[in-house]
Amino acid sequence: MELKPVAKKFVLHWGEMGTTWGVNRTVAQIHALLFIAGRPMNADEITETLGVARSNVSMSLKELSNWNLIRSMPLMGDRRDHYETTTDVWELFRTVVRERKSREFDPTIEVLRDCLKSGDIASEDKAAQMRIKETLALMEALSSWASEMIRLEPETMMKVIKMGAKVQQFVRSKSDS
Amino acid sequence: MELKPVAKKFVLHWGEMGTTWGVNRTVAQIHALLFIAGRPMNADEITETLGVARSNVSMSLKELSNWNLIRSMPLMGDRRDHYETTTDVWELFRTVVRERKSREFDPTIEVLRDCLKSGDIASEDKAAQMRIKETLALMEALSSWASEMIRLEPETMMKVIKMGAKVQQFVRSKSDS
DNA sequence: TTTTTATTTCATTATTTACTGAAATTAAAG
DNA sequence: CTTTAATTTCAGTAAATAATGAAATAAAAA
Repeated sequence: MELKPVAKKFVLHWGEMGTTWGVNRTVAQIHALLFIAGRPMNADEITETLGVARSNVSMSLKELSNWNLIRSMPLMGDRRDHYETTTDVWELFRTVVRERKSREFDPTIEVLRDCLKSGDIASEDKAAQMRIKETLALMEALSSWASEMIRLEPETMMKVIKMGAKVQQFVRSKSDS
Repeated sequence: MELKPVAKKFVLHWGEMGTTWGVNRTVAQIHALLFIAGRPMNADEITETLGVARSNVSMSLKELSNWNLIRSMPLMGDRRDHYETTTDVWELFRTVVRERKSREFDPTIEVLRDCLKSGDIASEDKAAQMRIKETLALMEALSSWASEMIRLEPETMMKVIKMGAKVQQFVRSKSDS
């Protein structure tokens, strides 16, 4: 499939950003392609469109599965695997938050808990102990908060986001009562 | 400086996580070291403690400056540069959010705006155009929201986070009125 | 100023990560 | 079963990134 100019720009940019988002270029490009195409595509079609090796596509599709960003779709009269990603940006957002939380937060939360449980913690100076505790507390709070937020309906989540810092009124009214 | 067991574990772990957080091991280790030490350190001391090349420390300190994660501190009676990072996890959090937003969101927002302004956008199919619009809208919303949130006082922000999905009550009460 | 100390730069090397292509595997069709 | 198509694996290569060490620069002390 030959991409139209904007789609091409989108795919190439998504690919470049992939690196800062924690996946490699091909992985991000495939995701972008499936997202912009909005229909299931087979591996050969992806290969041809992106101009990368077939094996690279195979590995990248597996990586996208690990991220829960694609699912395989059987297509009537075609024995090849077809892959699609959600076209719902909210679902995409949720998935990315969930996955990044598990990669970027959970391992650290575990290590910090270990640190604090360890018999060696007492020999660290008080201020350092405190900082580890505070780091853990913040990460745990953010972690549960993210888990709760991604359970909200997109409609509701959008309202929360649009409201922005105005939530503080709610916070204040709650703590006053 | 010889690190105590927990501090060592903390520094090594932070270093490993650095990769998934978008900085390299040394950069993350130096940050962890300054955070756990809780006092200004000079480059030689950092070099010695971490066992890496002096030049690596120099480059990494510059990178940490680019992230606004350290500042240089003159110390009475010592002509060497001393560096410190905040020991306030909330300030750390804010900085990371601000910086990652500018690296991970802003460039994409710009490209998506370009895509939609481009004369070529009309030749894409309607559904694809829509998805680009929705992606941009979501990213813009998240971006402004993050900017607003990191302006809140730590106290307030913690309350908002602790409240979690309960904000939806506020959202509902607002849209009902 | 010259000397000493501190710091940075950058070419080189090492390490890690990404990608390719060929071979192996799996599985459907004949 | 045999053949053909689809997919995966993985050793080897390429590319990108990180780290080193020597040389250059900067800046304070003598």
